[in-house]
Amino acid sequence: MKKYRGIGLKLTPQRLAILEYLDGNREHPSAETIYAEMRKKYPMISFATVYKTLEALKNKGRLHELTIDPERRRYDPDTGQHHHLICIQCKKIVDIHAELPVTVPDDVEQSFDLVGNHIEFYGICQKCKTERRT
Amino acid sequence: MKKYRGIGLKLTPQRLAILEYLDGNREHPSAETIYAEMRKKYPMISFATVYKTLEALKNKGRLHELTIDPERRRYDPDTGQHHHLICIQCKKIVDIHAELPVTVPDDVEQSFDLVGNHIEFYGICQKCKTERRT
DNA sequence: GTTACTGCAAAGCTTTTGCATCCCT
DNA sequence: AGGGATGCAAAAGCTTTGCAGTAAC
Repeated sequence: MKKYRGIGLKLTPQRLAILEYLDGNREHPSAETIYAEMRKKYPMISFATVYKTLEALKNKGRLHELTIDPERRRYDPDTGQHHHLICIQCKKIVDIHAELPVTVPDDVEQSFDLVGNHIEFYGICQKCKTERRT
Repeated sequence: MKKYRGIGLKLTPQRLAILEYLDGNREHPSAETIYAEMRKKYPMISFATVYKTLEALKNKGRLHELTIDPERRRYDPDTGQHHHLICIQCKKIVDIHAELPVTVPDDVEQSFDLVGNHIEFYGICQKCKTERRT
């Protein structure tokens, strides 16, 4: 696919599959999930390839590694500034694209060169809220 | 130590050592670090005991598990609401105890029952800033 | 033709678990 | 005395790595 040229990586069928899967994906999948999805189309793809490709994409700035889930790493193809909402029950992660200004205390401002921030909201999603009642 | 009675856990020497080490600790140590520190005083303590104790303290609400570091879990004995500042170079984690109000978009407010939030600030600390120049 | 990528299997880390023994309450 | 905690070692996950063969450029 032409849209992926110029990344600075060789475009193998495996990588194209991963790139296409991630493109526009808002599910913040884990490597395991990505591997499972890839195997549907490319049963011969290996775990190592998935991990190495994710690493490569991360280094190229095409992917963000999320540290939200303590069990495993999750990946986010949306590399723009945004925040996340996590359902503490089903662990679903939802994007929040609103601009949320936060002011930092003066003493912090002076002792650190700030480069960014990330807000995690915790809550219970609609689905879990409903299921809890039953 | 009397201050630890009523936790609902048996106070063994190992646990007291861990509790005392964590008390007022602002370093967000990993299990590995805690284990290493414990071995200085109690060379016979095992890894399993450290992990099981951390798990027990977490379940009792005496400890927060941080998911900031993708490499390993870190623990925070400060269970009150606060935020964190992370040096992207040396990975040092500093507490921010200021109240930082953040407003959530309406559509989010309606679809989730919010229970809390956590802000991570990224930057470069004074020390790394200085070392970088040299 | 080079260089980078793939796939396999093995290794590396962190974290968990089973179980017999021990000791706090 | 009883039930929880300890320690050991083994196992379980997730992630990384070495290497020979292969394919993209």
